[in-house]
Amino acid sequence: MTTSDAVASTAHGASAARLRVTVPSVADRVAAELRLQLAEGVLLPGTRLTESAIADDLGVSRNTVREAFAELAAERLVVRLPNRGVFVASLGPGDIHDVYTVRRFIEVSAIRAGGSPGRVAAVRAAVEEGRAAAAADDEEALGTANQHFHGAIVALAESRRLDTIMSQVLAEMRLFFHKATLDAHFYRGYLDDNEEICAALEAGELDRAAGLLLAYLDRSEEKQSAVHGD
Amino acid sequence: MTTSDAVASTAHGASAARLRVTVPSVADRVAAELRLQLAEGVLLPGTRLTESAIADDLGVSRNTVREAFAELAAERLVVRLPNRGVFVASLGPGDIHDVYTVRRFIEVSAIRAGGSPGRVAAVRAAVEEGRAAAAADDEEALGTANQHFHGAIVALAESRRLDTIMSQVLAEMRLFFHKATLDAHFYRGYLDDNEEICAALEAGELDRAAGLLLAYLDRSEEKQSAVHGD
DNA sequence: TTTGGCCGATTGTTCAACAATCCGACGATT
DNA sequence: AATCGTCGGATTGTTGAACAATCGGCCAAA
Repeated sequence: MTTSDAVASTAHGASAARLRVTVPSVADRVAAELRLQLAEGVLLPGTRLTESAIADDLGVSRNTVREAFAELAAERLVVRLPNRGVFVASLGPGDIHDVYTVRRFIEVSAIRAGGSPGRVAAVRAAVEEGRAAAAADDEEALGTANQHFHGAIVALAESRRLDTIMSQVLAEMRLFFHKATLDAHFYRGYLDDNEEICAALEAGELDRAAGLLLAYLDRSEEKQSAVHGD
Repeated sequence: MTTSDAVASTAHGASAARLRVTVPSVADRVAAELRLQLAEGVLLPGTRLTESAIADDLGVSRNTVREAFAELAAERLVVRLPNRGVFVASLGPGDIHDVYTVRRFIEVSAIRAGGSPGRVAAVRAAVEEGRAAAAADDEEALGTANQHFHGAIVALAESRRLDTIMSQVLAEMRLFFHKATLDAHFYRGYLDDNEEICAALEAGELDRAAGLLLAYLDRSEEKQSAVHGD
């Protein structure tokens, strides 16, 4: 048995189950539900999550909620204060910089290494997805398209572990992006950046693509730091 | 509250508690115990971990063991097969390559960015630690010194998240390193590599240091792949 | 050899209970 | 008025027991 065989059974293993069909456990579904509410901004940073309340709400046992909390805590989406409860994680200025550091390391390395034509095409697809969302004036879709874009860049590396790391980082960012996206057209400015980066990638100008991406990330971090008082 | 405040309360948050003093929960201690046995090779890959057995062994409740399992599963040290049990993770050839991909991305980026004199000194310290272990003919200490070396390289980036990612990757590697280290003097060959890399780092020849590190990782991966039937 | 069904064992989940801990309020003291 | 104990309610941490669901293996039948 290798972990490759088993990933199908875990909740956040991105790839679909190949052979074995497994129904996600109740705890996994609770975690998924909370993850969703976290991403959608229903639960804002700092909010306290009471075990019994959630257990009642979702009609499950307190112990099951507890297991779900363990999952979310491992993903840093939630923070456990012993004997005090779990809270929706809130990122301070240091955390913002830290998240961007991780992104710089992983995304830039990934794009510099290039990738198979299929993976490059996925990046292009994400760019077009963003265009379509912009044309439809769908701010929400624009945001997810942007995340798809950066996810596709990491996917160039074809590494399951890097993919999950990236998706966790993006999940963390969704936590505090809500404040930034209050002013509409937030992602608009990034559309052209993505296009240019993608074009360089397709042209095989990997160093240039990496440079553009790095500049993009630096700018993005600056903007985020500005929005969140630092 | 920021996550920086709260990390003190989690078990695998590396940095020590700064303000609040917290006693690790029972589940955390169980997880720590299992982590230890995993690292020491007491529990070998593929081994099945029965909930009730461990609960009895450690004198805790089954539910508590379950929570500990959730922690370890999040770290990929253990794999959950629904309705079948949890097993010590075993890495297949694909996983080995994947782990090294992560290391190449993170370690090489970290060393290329350099670091503060203090952090560089820590790298040097790890090299000396390895020397001392070699002089004492302590193979075990040599292994941990090597891990300290690579941990110190990542620490150059001063990123809490990268540090935990790296420590998790190293924990994963310990899982299957046991087979490789059966032939003694396994780490010996790496001593000079580490010295050379460290020297280049200290001299500010970051590109050269990065190149050396990359070559080292490629060689190491090849060796590991050879040992584990690929 | 393959199919089918039964059985024991283990997991998934719930429930109820209790100790430990924390938070806030209420008073008492200075 | 401000500080300091103390008390009480609420929530978490942990346990133990229970039960259904599922799995693996065994054995019999075709």
